[in-house]
Amino acid sequence: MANRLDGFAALADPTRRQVFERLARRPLSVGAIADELPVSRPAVSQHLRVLTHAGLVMHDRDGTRRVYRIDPRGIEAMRKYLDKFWDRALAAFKAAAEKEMDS
Amino acid sequence: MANRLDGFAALADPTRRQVFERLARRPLSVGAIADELPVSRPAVSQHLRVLTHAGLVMHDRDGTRRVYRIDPRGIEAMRKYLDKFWDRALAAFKAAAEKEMDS
DNA sequence: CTAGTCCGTTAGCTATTGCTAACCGTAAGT
DNA sequence: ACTTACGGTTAGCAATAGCTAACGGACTAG
Repeated sequence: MANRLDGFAALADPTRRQVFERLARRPLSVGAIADELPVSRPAVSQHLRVLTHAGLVMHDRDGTRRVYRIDPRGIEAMRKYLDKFWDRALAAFKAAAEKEMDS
Repeated sequence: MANRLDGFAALADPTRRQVFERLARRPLSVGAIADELPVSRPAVSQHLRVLTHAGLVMHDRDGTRRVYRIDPRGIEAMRKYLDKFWDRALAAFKAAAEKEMDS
């Protein structure tokens, strides 16, 4: 599944984020998602491919249908990435605040 | 600064992520970043514009130079977004696991 | 076996993106 | 005032992304 940071690119597109948020509520098939959004079924399929590649989504087979649901692993990878900089950012912010005191 | 979810688009580009990670280590000027990366100064400037628009980066003026540093607010917005789905994803995962027991 | 569903894949177009090159504005040093 | 250094802005180009339309494959029902 390539790089785990592909999640940012995956969630960058608004339509793809809509797909992701729909799946967060409940597992859905491709056609069901396409019905709720103003995009065609092939478009949804392609978005799901990107989300899957980023580790944000999984699917189970139900006959000829594919029921997609969220994969927690992708979210965790992105959370860890942001958390890594979260501490640094706060520390730097604190340092900048102290530097501001030298007036 | 438009939508706070622009952070995902901002961190989607690998080069822009490099800029962001450089700034996470220490505040830097535009030229300093361009020296460390295989891109020109205007390119860095444009990336910084996007990062600023996403609320991920700030800058202070030092004469004609601009010293950029990380803005924690943008990171926090993205963290909150992911956390919102993190709980749902785990709950769904747990439900799927229980459903798996019916065999 | 045939028809109907559901989904993935490809081809092709349009819009967007990231880049460099060239130019302009601004602040500090002499 | 002149020069130098540092950045932002614009124009233009090549690459990429997202979309629809058309086709093909796989499973189910009758």
